[in-house]
Amino acid sequence: MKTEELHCCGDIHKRASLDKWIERLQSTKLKLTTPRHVILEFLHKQSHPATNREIYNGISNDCDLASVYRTINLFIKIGFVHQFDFGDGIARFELIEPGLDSHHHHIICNDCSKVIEIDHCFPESLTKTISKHTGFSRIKHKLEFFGLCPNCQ
Amino acid sequence: MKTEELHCCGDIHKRASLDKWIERLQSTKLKLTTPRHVILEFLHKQSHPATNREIYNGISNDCDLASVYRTINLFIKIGFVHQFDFGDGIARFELIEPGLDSHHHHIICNDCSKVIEIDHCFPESLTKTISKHTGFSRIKHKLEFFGLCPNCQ
DNA sequence: TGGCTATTGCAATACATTCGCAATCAAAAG
DNA sequence: CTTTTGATTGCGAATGTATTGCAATAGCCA
Ligand SMILES: [Mn+2]
Ligand SMILES: [Mn+2]
Ligand SMILES: [Zn+2]
Ligand SMILES: [Zn+2]
Repeated sequence: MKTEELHCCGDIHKRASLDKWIERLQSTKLKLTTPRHVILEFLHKQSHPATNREIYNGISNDCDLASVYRTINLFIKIGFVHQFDFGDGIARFELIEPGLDSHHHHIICNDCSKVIEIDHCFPESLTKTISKHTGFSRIKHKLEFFGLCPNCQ
Repeated sequence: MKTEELHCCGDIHKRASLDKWIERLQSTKLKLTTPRHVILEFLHKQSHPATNREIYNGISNDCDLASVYRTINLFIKIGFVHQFDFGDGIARFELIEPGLDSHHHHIICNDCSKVIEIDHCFPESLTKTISKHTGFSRIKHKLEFFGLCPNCQ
């Protein structure tokens, strides 16, 4: 019996190996430091977005909390990490494979905070309609779902 | 020439009169205090979500900032106000007419922060699909759009 | 290996939001 | 109208997340 049996969208988080991510980091001008290495390693293991404090707790002694914040902000800037907002005022972060196919959303249980990845997305056609109606271009969206998970209903 | 010419979704914010809102407040056990009155009045005038500080600045001298926070939280609890998140870590609030027809979203310009109301919503059928796939019930969504407004492209 | 510079640790800071508590006031009772 | 009373307020302090200044440190390259 696999521990993955509860996963619902296994393909979403298909990721390159950790080594691949480290290569990617080294292919920039940025230094491969211990904080960057351990944070990359930590994020690579996660299956859901993690807060800066969760990251810090998961790697403790290897890096200061302020450096977790700085490193995550850096990873966002170079496109390694996406930020998600689950409505509690605490930012959450996920390592995201380059390319649009890994864009996805989440559903969060209002009771127990269980998170499941969702591969359904806001329809492209509706986005085009919104673009026509508003005149906005380069439209992106932030979308998360909330409800009661099977265990909490 | 009307000043409303730039509005794109005029129907979304059709609202009861301020007096109606005050009646609604009085029909609860809650006291009609000056802070509650002026905040209701301020929110009633707005066409976009406002931050607690914007509310405070818009009514200054009539109410303490802490009481703005408390009043807004109260209004959320009794269903008068909805909270929106534009991704900058500052909560925004809008007076929302009871009933599902006033549920809506926004598009925010990444450059100048211009906000336009959007009446398109995440499709109900897809929500049902997500419910089947995940087992979650009572699913709600948070959805906001971001892009470049006509003036900023 | 040594030097240059990016990066880090640490503490201080910024900022949104909440809380404790005494003073106040809206609403009900007399 | 006056009194009573508990909800509500103002004020300051506290909380929690996130950022920043700066001296010390440590990758990376010559
Ligand atoms: Mn995810
Ligand atoms: Mn709105
Ligand atoms: Zn999407
Ligand atoms: Zn919607």
